[in-house]
Amino acid sequence: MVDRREAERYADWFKALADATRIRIVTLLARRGAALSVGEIVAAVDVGQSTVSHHLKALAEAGFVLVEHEGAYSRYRLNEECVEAFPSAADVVMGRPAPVQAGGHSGTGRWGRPR
Amino acid sequence: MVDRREAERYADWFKALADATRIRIVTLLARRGAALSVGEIVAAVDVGQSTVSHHLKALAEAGFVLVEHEGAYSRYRLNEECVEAFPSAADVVMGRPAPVQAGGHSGTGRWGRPR
DNA sequence: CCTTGTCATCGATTATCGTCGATTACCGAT
DNA sequence: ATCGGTAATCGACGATAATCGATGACAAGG
Repeated sequence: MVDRREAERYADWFKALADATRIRIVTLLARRGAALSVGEIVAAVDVGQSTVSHHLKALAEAGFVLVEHEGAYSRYRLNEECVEAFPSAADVVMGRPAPVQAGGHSGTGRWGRPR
Repeated sequence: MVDRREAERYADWFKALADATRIRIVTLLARRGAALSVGEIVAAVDVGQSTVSHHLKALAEAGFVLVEHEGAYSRYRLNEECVEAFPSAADVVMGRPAPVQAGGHSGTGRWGRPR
């Protein structure tokens, strides 16, 4: 079995996606393949601006999205590292060996530092 | 982007694993590769029996584990269908096409009916 | 400087969730 | 029928989280 600390790391990642609005935000960013402003995201999901900002902060802390500030705008985009790493985490939880990624820097990094 | 209903389905699956104790239970069942009684699981995690029972119910409703009642015992085991299906769900959320499983019955089934 | 637009933060509300202890239900054996 | 072991349910408590509205912070233009 996985120890307590590692289990909490996985739980934090799944917790960040344990909400329909967050799932929609992540898939939106994934399918656009580009950085989107908060306003564009608000227009795509059916919750208020402050709520979207709250979710984006949580997703950023979990490492799923990256921010860049351009003038008055904040552009969020999917962290490409987690596109491979997150399904691999799902593999590990399901008892499957995490597949070694081809050219990747495997090992310590996970995909950016949570928290 | 994924629609509201589909996002809630994914969120339900991730929600079931958004807890360290649940992660530990699932990885325990995965690595043992066999059905375990509630007592054995309680002995492996550091929470009470009623809490474990509560978690097992949630995991069963999400489709991650299966139950079989043998006399006074209840044996829980990992639902093998979700070993492939869950990481595929992670792929979809990350914008990657879900890999077609080799000999599998792909299509409608998901992996057992949630709820 | 003032206004407009963009986003983050704050406070409050409401709902959900993890955990526990106690109780209940069920099985098997004495 | 009673008893000991196993597991599910119940009720309560505290913590966490999603959402909203309002406010605050900051940039760009007039």
